Amino acid sequence: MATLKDVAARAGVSYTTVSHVINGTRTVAEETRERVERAIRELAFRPNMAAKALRTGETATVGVVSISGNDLYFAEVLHGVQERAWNGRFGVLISYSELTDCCPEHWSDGYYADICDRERGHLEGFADKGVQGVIVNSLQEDAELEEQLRSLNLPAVLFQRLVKGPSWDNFVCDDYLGTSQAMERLISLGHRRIALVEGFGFESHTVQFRKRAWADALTRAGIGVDRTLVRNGRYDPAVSLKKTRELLALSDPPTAILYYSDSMAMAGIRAARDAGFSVPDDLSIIGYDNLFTDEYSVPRLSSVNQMSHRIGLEMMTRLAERIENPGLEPIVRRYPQEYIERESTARVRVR
Amino acid sequence: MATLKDVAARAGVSYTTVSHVINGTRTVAEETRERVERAIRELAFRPNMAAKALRTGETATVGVVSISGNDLYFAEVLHGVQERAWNGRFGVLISYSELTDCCPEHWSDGYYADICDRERGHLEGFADKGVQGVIVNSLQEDAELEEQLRSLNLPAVLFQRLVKGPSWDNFVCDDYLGTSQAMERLISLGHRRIALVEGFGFESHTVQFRKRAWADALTRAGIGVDRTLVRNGRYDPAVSLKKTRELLALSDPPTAILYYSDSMAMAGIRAARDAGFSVPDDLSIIGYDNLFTDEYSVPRLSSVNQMSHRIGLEMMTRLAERIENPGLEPIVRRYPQEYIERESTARVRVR
DNA sequence: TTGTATGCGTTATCAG
DNA sequence: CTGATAACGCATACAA
Repeated sequence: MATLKDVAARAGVSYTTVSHVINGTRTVAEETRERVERAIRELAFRPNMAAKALRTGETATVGVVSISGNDLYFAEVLHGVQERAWNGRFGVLISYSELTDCCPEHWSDGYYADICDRERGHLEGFADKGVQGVIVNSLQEDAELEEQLRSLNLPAVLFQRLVKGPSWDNFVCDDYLGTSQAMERLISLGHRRIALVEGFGFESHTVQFRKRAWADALTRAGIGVDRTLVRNGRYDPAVSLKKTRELLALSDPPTAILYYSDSMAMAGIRAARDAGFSVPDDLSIIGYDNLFTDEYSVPRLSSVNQMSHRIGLEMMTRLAERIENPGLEPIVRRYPQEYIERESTARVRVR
Repeated sequence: MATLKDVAARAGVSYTTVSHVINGTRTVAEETRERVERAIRELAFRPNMAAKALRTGETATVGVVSISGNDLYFAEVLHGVQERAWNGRFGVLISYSELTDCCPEHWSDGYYADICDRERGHLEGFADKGVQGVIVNSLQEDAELEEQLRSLNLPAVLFQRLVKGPSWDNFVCDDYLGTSQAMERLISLGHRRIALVEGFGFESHTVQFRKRAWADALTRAGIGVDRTLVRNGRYDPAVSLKKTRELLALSDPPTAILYYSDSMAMAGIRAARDAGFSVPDDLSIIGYDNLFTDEYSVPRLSSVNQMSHRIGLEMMTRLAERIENPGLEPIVRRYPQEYIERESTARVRVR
């Protein structure tokens, strides 16, 4: 690998000059600049980022920690982050805190704790690698998360989390809005027994606001809130399948189910069919995320749109701003959600 | 940030000793080691990776370039890579060569070229960042790809690509096997008009061997090879929907269609239903990748399994070996594929 | 068993 | 307009 010195020797100048030519950091005579640029080309010189990082402290790298790579939802967010990062010449380091072999069927407290441990480890690993900022989809508890972020003292963007702190921002979807829309639609279709199949992450914006919107909508409509209609599907289709089966086996089964992800809803449709329920005639089903597959599934899946790709882009934009200017006031950015109706929802049928 | 010197000062030793304690690279008196370790803890010292990288040339980072983040298939591969990399303390930089906004409906030669340009740019960017190796799911032509890899001179693993070179290995799935199994099954079910909806990447192992297996199976069975039954779905469900519609509108439409991805097959099922075809009664459909969603779709989707997660793990294992020992002989590793039958395939119906 | 000194490839501060 | 030179934080050859 050629270095500044090699280039300088070839161009017959000091390597200071070469550095300045590269960075455009001071005026260089037209003639010398050309000599230097030619030497750079001839030697195929590429600056050594490690040396640069050591000197300036800028690694031009950020880290993204997310739960899993096996749901298209966060994949879309990540794709957005990567696109924007590349424009800013940032590299994106990734890590998933959930292992794929770990079968969530055998969930336990230990499993959950392991995810959090891994998340913490990844954040530390990122810091060690000298990332200039992180984007975090966390599963830790508020207090833990806040403490770790404080000790890391890195610019950060929290995704779907409302935790305040000096060096980070909060980007959340308006889950209350999206769920409210879906619920009101179901209620207007005459549904009164509406079940909820949740994901994990007890302190996440997602879980808190969707559940609240569910309960509020029922209350507003004068319908009692029946907690037995809430099940934890852990964002896992296999678990969702089981929970849906349980719900449908109730003596007074729900006529509609709202899921926290499209893949869980797909499993729900499956479970319903297997149990002899027709969707949407006997059971209305609504997913979450509005993945492109919703257009193709049978029946087409009603869902709630979250603008995942755009959020990814904008989280990275904001992170870059914060890296540029660490003193920025923390902000909370909310994105609207929108209920999208397709074919998996219908008027309740009199039984 | 505390440095070696700070630790040394606090422990009352030279910073050489501190370095040796950290790396376990020479024997240190029990008593001094303890003093040093305490100082490390008290100062919460973390080695500066940039400095380490500058000195040793080891950044402990690898890069993964893939086409898109919007198909679960490669997401599973990536998840495997990340898991294994983390065990080896490697960071994983990612990049997607396809933009999400670019709507493949409006495909053109320029679009394809743009992907390749971006891929090349990402590889260069990785090299600049000092990655110690790359895992590449390439869309470039063989010659171009080989040339770039040679000039980068980095340890690499090519995914789904058979291009030989001094510093890289080839990891491929046995597409010929998987497609052959699927085709033989269809033929044994009495199908004679079997269509193929392909993905892009003309020089990829995927496209070449699946098409060959398709043609060979037909020939072996004494069925003529009708090229009008081959369409390019570009791995995009929207395109697949259109192509399926076209196929079904033929005067002599296929009775079975094999898709290059599960998401394209899902769109195929949709198109079939919309055109009044029942799956599998009027039309058999087979996907590729064996995603977990196949268990839930309606009908359950027959597909070809590729062991994506395991391949991800093992590509990273191999890359680490090659980084450790760059002189390793290049290898070609093949993974078996297996046809998995579910509900989207049936005996051909006499029309 | 421990310490001193050098250099990795940059950027930045001087001085000319 | 240009060039010496120091320093970033670490690993390591060499000395003691």
